[in-house]
Amino acid sequence: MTQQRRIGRPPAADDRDVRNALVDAAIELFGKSGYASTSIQDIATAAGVTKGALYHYFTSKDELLYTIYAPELQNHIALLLEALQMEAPAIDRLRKAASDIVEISATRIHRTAIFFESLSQLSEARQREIRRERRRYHELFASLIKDAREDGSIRAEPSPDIVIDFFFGAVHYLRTWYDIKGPISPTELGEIYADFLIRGLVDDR
Amino acid sequence: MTQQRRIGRPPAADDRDVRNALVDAAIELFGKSGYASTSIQDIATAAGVTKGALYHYFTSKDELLYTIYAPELQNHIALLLEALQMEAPAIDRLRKAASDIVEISATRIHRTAIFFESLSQLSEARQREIRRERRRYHELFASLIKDAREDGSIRAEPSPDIVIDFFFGAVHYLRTWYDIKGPISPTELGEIYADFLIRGLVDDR
Amino acid sequence: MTQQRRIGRPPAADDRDVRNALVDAAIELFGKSGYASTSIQDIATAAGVTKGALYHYFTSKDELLYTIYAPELQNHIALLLEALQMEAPAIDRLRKAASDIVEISATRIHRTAIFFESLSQLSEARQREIRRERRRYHELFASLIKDAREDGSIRAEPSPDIVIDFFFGAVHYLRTWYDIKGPISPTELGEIYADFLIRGLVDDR
Amino acid sequence: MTQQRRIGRPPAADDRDVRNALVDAAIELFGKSGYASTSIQDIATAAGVTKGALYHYFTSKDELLYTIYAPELQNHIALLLEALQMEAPAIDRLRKAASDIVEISATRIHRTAIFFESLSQLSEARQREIRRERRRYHELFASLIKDAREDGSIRAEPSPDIVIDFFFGAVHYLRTWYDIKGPISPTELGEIYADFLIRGLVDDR
DNA sequence: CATGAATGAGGTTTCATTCAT
DNA sequence: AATGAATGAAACCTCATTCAT
Repeated sequence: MTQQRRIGRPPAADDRDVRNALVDAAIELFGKSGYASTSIQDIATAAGVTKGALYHYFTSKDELLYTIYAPELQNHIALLLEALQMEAPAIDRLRKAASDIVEISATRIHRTAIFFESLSQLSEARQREIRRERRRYHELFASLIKDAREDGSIRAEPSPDIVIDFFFGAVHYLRTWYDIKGPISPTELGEIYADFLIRGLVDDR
Repeated sequence: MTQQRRIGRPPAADDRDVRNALVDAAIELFGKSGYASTSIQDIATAAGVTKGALYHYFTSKDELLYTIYAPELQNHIALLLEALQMEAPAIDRLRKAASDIVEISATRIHRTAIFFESLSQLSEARQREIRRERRRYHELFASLIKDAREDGSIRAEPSPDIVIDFFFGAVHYLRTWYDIKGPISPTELGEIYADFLIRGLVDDR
Repeated sequence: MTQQRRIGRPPAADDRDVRNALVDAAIELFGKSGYASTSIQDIATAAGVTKGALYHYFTSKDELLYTIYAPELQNHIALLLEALQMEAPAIDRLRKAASDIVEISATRIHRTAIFFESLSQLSEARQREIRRERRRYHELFASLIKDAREDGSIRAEPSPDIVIDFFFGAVHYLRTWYDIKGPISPTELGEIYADFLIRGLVDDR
Repeated sequence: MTQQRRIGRPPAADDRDVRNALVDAAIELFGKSGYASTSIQDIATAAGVTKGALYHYFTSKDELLYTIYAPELQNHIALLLEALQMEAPAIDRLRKAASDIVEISATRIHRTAIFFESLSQLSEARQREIRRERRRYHELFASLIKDAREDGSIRAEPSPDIVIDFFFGAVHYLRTWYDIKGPISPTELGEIYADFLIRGLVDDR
């Protein structure tokens, strides 16, 4: 009943930052296989520690996801605000915002996958919080489109919502095919995608 | 009031359509929650039968997924072949192919979600088979783009692969926002998206 | 990823009622070691099945506890109501109620232990329900004491609440020492305890 | 504003009383929630230190329990010996012993809970030791009853063992309802309980 | 003296699957 | 054709304990 246990912290182990190793492993695995299909054990193993160590740093699988998720959204918002505040014609600001989000999404491909796929896995409370921020992002982006529309540089159709859903679908999809080691750099891809977006929006003749 | 007793096979009701009920339930649940997050029990309950019944019709969860998955891909290919064989300028065939895939994806939104998300859940053998077919679809679509390019109706850049990945990202993403009961019909959406694609491809000036 | 499993229901097994076996095992183990110290595995093993079987019958450990707990309280209340409705002087009804609860508690010693010890382990909702019923029991018992007091057969002190807590402490404690195979039968013990109670209550001289 | 840096030992504050803080926290938590349901982490947190600190003072959870448990039993025995050695009629010594144990149990309610509930959680060796001491307590108490019986001041039935189990059940149960901030002081309660005991024992006529 | 990292065992629960009926 | 019982693996998580610092 009161049995002696001879376990505990092992004599040493290498020093590297275990927390970071866990986050990195989680990003890769959640990104590649999805949240639901990745087990805590998978992550711990990939990070070279035991499950117990993971729970030393994160109180739940959900919290680990949130730790990855939340700053990503903040990055996107910060990047968008930068573009918004540029001194340039509306259409150029829009182009910048579009190429930036593609560039960062291609660069951080696993995080991008997690970002688009795993929202529903968060706790209700955290989902609400994230949705609020996502809506804010969406509205900021929509305002860019409206600005460009008002100065006549792009056409009036379709609605900003559809444009955004169209474009962000393409961004989201990067995770399925884009390879950073391939011939196209994230920056180039950003330009190609932004170009595609703008061409789709400008009035022909 | 002598009550009829029915032993053995339960009351009947829908009778033979248990299989269909199971497939419908699976489509909805896989589509909404994802394959990994949907349990066999969820599906059986939604279809109003027991797990045992499900295993009477399908040998595994994987097979149920495949049953949903495979014909969808065949539909897509058939639709694409139709567009390819149209008697019309390349650019019109391309436009048709694009609007068709959007229309069908918006109409069958849960299947679309499954189609894009659940490939990796199939058995290795089935994945290989599906990937082969998907590649075929991709190449057929690419050939449409090349045709339009050759007759000079669209510009030479970017590569067909990128165009396809861009566009199909947008299609895939429909599952996250499109509501068939909303103001835009699948057909209208098909036109909007196809228009966007073509505008992105035609040479400016 | 989609790995074949070769497990499931075993070829036969003996027919006896597994659900009852599980409940019996749980009663014994919860009663002897307490709810917190008894694992689901312990119960399943004692019942000769696997954990999975247990979860086929009960959705949680909490529900298993409740399944044991709730009817016990109902038994106690029914027994008490019987005594209350007897045609006899108040003091005799009180004596009967007291000896009955001792008798049943001694007979069902593990359930008694669970009854007194495990309330706090139930879910909040179930605790509220049980507490309401327990309070009802307490008040019915108190009314017996008041009746006897009003006809002058017992003294006015101490308050019924204290008397009840005093006496039920003794009942509760049976689980720590009473052995049904020992020299004292539950019925005899009921008489001894009831006698003790009544003597403590009657006016001296 | 050169800020003092304190490396190593934290700021001090209570300083040496960490051990006491741990014991106090453990008493409260074991008493309220039970040994099995209280974690080492709970105790450390309640005491405002880390688990490591706890293990600095106690080699195991079991030892912490024993540290609380053992002196309590010694207190009880000491108190009982005092009553035994009083110069007074046997029945008065019995009454004193009874009211004393009630008073101390009501005063130290969490310890009382631990005392009666957690014996089985100790290691085998310690259980043996405690059981020996408990038996000694029991026999001393029984001798008091026998003394009173021999001088004819109480009746011959029931056996001292049953009387003790009856009475100590009531004492044990205090933990479930007694509130030291309520209207009854421990001393008053001691008198009420002792009175109840003696009344139950004296010969009627 | 005390912390914080880490462990391995074991806890509750879920789940795809099997099979007698 | 369909049920319901049962399985074993694996999921998430808790926890007492150890040890370098």
